[in-house]
Amino acid sequence: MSDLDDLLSPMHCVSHTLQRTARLVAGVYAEELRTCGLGRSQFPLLEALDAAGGSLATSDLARRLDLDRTTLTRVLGPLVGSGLVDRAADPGDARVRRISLTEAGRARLAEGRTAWRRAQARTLERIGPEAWRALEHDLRRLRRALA
Amino acid sequence: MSDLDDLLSPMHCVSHTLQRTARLVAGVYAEELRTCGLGRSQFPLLEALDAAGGSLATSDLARRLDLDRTTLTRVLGPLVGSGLVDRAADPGDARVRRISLTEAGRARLAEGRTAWRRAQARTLERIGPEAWRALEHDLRRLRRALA
DNA sequence: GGAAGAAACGTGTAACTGCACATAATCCAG
DNA sequence: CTGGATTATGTGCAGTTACACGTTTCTTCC
Repeated sequence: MSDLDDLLSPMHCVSHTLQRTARLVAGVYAEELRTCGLGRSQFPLLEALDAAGGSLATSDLARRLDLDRTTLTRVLGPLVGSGLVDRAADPGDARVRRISLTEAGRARLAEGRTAWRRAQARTLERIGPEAWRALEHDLRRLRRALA
Repeated sequence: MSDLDDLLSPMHCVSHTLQRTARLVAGVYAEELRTCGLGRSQFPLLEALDAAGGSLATSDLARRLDLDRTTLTRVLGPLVGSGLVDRAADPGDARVRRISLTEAGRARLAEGRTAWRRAQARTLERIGPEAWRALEHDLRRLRRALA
């Protein structure tokens, strides 16, 4: 398998390739989101909460974002502080904190979406919608393989 | 174009998809590299310097890594401090700092490579070499489109 | 019902990342 | 050759990320 040997050369590093690509893309979204006071880690969080419908335990939310639980705690802090997110005790389990969007959070998310849409449109324009559709599918498969 | 409208739904965010995938993969490499005292941002840096052959200006190195120039400066600090990298004045242009590997740097890079190879092998085993080969190609195209 | 184990969470610490800004050196037009 | 634009670099600050560790609560098994 000289086939595999080739991929074991540092030039083909999976981690670095993904990291640098993510870095490159992130700039566009951060730029747009900054105009409505949302960090690039905050928007996906609000979006995940909205998609979940109601409330989520911290760990569940972290899992849905492929984010370390403790990282999520840090990100959550400012959002709770500014009243966009509510962190309440769970009625049935005192260990669990139930995370949910507040009204203000939903409103901010709506603002964020228009900013986000600009970034996404700019990005898709450059990379091509077809290319992205294929890539997105493959990346999802990759995540599944690692989960 | 309901085709494009679909991709303008937050579920298909290019940035978040790449970010979370990168996060997921990074853990494996960080774990292996930690055993030889290299951070996951340090290894690609040493690798890029080695690939360049001689020395590089800070900005050139940053461009090659798709890394912000000022971020590179921070990463460089500890590496210079521990003698793995040399940051020398350019003979012909007093603005430029020429970055290069030291002997110790080359040695550490060699250690790093065996650790890296374990991570890469573990990752490829999970995601499949074929899948990665295709993905890598598409990600490169994506970066070119954004450059 | 009490102890062992598991689960959920937060914090200390440290690394990675980049924008706004400032500085110094070079280059170019006049 | 001189002054303004450009280029290369570094720092202050803030946001992102996660590992190691400790605490509280729940679950399970005897």
